[in-house]
Amino acid sequence: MSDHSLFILALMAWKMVLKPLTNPRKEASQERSRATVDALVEATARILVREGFDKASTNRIAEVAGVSIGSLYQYFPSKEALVAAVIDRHSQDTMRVVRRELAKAATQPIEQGVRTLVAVAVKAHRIDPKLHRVLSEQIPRVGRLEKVETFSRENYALFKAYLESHRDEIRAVDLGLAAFICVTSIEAVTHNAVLHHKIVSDEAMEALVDEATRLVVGYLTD
Amino acid sequence: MSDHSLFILALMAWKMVLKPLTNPRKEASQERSRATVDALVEATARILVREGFDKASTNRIAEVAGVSIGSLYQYFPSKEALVAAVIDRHSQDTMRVVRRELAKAATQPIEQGVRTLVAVAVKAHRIDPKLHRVLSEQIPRVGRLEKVETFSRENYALFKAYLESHRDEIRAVDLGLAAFICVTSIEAVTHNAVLHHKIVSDEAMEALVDEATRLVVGYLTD
Amino acid sequence: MSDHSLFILALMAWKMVLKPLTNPRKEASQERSRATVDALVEATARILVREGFDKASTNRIAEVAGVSIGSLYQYFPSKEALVAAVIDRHSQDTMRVVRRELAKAATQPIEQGVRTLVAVAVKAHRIDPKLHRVLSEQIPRVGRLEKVETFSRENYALFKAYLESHRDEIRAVDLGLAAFICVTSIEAVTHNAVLHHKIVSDEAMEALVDEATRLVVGYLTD
Amino acid sequence: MSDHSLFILALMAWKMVLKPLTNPRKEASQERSRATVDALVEATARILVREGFDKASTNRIAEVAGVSIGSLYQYFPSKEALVAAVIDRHSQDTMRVVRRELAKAATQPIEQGVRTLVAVAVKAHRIDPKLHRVLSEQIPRVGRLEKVETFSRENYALFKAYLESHRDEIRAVDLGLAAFICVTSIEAVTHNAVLHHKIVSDEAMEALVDEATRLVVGYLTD
DNA sequence: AATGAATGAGACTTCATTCAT
DNA sequence: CATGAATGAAGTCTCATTCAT
Repeated sequence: MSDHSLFILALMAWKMVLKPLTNPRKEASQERSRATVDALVEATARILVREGFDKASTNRIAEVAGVSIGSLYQYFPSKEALVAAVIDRHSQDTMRVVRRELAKAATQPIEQGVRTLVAVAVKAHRIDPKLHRVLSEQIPRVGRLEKVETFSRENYALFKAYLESHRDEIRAVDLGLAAFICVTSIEAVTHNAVLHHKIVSDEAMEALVDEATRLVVGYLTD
Repeated sequence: MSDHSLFILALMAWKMVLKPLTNPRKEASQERSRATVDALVEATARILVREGFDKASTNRIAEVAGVSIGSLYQYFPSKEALVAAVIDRHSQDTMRVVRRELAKAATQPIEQGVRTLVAVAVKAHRIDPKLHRVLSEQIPRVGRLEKVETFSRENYALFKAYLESHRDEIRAVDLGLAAFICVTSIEAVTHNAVLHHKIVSDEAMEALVDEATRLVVGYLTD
Repeated sequence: MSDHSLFILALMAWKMVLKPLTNPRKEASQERSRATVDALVEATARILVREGFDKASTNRIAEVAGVSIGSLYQYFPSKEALVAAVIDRHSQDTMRVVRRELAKAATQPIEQGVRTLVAVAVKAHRIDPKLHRVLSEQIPRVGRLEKVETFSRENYALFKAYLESHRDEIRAVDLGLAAFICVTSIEAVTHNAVLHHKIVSDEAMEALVDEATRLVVGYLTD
Repeated sequence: MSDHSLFILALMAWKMVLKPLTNPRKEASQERSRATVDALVEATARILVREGFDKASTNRIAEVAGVSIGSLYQYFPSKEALVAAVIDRHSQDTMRVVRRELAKAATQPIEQGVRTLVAVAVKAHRIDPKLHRVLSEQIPRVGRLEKVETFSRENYALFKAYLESHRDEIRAVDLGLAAFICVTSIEAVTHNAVLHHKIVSDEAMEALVDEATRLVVGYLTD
């Protein structure tokens, strides 16, 4: 799946099972530690967004976080682990939004349900578009692609489950293949619309949601 | 538009107006230098595919090309220029295939025409999938995004032109928006199918083409 | 003005406002870093004197300083910044000598005053003649010429001020022009005598001071 | 003596006895060769003046000269040799002017003679001030300092000879020391005036010549 | 725990010079 | 003789990471 179907459309929370090497070193039990960790992750995200990946050196991150480089390595064993933490945090944020909105789709009929899914996809991409973009561009570099693939495989599964429970409303089709087609299309359309075409006006967005919904519903129902 | 609608669906040749910084330094006039340049571009592509962007240092490239580092800089002013050359070469290869196949779509009815377009998109992605993937992942870092955006804007325009000349066959719809939806979907589906899901079997591919065609045709014709 | 009227005859302290590019990167707060900075500047000076400007590569400087190349760049953003630091240090040393000796000239009559000035010029050139020579030869390359010009303009001004307060002792003459003639001559004579002709014996030096004084006094008083 | 008493005040032509390594490789017997050599020397001088020493790479010189790098090395064994050739050419040019004007000084009385010498010094510095400046700044780098020292030692000797033949007009003084004082002063004053203070107006220059003459004559005659 | 000085592998790049054609 | 492709030592500088205090 593509680098940008990240974090999208998930119906359930999931816990990233981080690799040891990218695992925060300590649970940040104490208040102070917690603040330090937050500052570091926040600094990383800010630099990523404002100055780009290449400027995000560990020394610069520590500086922006107002923390010594030594402390940075106290909490994160590598630069990768920091970026991973940013990815995780962004995922959490996305999840929070997605979870809140998506439960209802399950009970909606196809037309309504797909519209809800598309709308959530748009909303998810709008949480922090710049960060989302940087992350989606840099993830291959940070070597967390497997995670993301696992994640999006889940997306397909979830969408497929949705289709299964609405099978009577749709035409005969291989549900796995259909899920792939639909998820990929929704993801790509919303991703491009939000991140590259910078559609901001609400009418434009509504039109887009309309069209994307039509695309998917038309495909599923013939 | 997305990093992977690269190189796709273009009907016309276009001349890349390279930025000075990524412009080859001199034309390789003699045969020997031509061979050197080729070896460098080839080595860059190989390393990109086999070892990844971060391993593609100029020293390594020169080494793999069997050329001195000095020669590398005789022809390419920077590492980015080399990657740009690889992109260009890959584009040329893609173009050659696309151009050869695409003229016929223009005269075909919607159903046939869209199928042709989808099939070409698949074919284009299959030229050198690994390279295509690396390039699409790394292009933001090589600073050639504008080029690619220009290019894909052309894609939309071309598809829109196709729709215009077949307007009587499709439902009433904003053709610009429709082109965006269709091109994005076709691109994403073929890109993901070829590059991430590694669908190789011909039947699977045919099924995919069927479905993608249905997705787009259903959308356009209601 | 010439490359060798450096550091001479100044009566006031001045604060070098360094260009960013030649500005030390951070203040060495801890004792250890202070030692590192000192070692680097000292190593630069030694190499400049013993091996010449072209041998003063950053790697060599770090090696001689017994410090890693990384530490060098922690404190100095470029090779030029190092040379600039050497210039500054040499300036400080010179200033310390000059200031200590020069106040008295102000109250002395022309004959005495000029002799004092000449003697100080000689003394200043003798602090570290080899280093002075290398620096005066290499300054155009370090891009600090403007500084030096500003500095020597001050020299002229100071000498001119001296002349003004002794105007009754000298003949009618454009004081600006006279200052230029005198300062340039004193500087050149002492510079050449010390740096190129290697006059070491005290008698020879005394004779030189006598003659230089005679040259200037004769010129000023007719 | 200083780096800027170059080429000045010489009363006789002298032939630079070049070191083998900086000796033109062939006598350029043929017309074509002669043109090539000239083009190379001219290109070197132009780049030195217009772009600075650091831009004067052999490849760039060859390019500007419209000659292949191979041909450059056919005629000049090293970059040094090229710069040396520029120095020589500039010396020749200077000599031509100096010789033409200086014979008459020999027969003139002190006052007149010194004025002539000063005027010639000015004239010599004005032949190609920018080139003169670059050369005087870069000579330490090219390692031809010995030549220049030899040369200026000759200057002192010549001036001393002049003083000897006019001993009855001047006060009792060590002629060697006096020559040093006078030559150094004249050289420095004219060098600085022309190269750094950019005195261009003829009146200003005349005033300067007046003052320099007064400086030297006053010193010699008491 | 925190600090920040120190490290050094390794990246990019230039340029004087050689040599096959 | 001329050409210009090729060479590679050497230089500048960055940045993830370690470790003594």
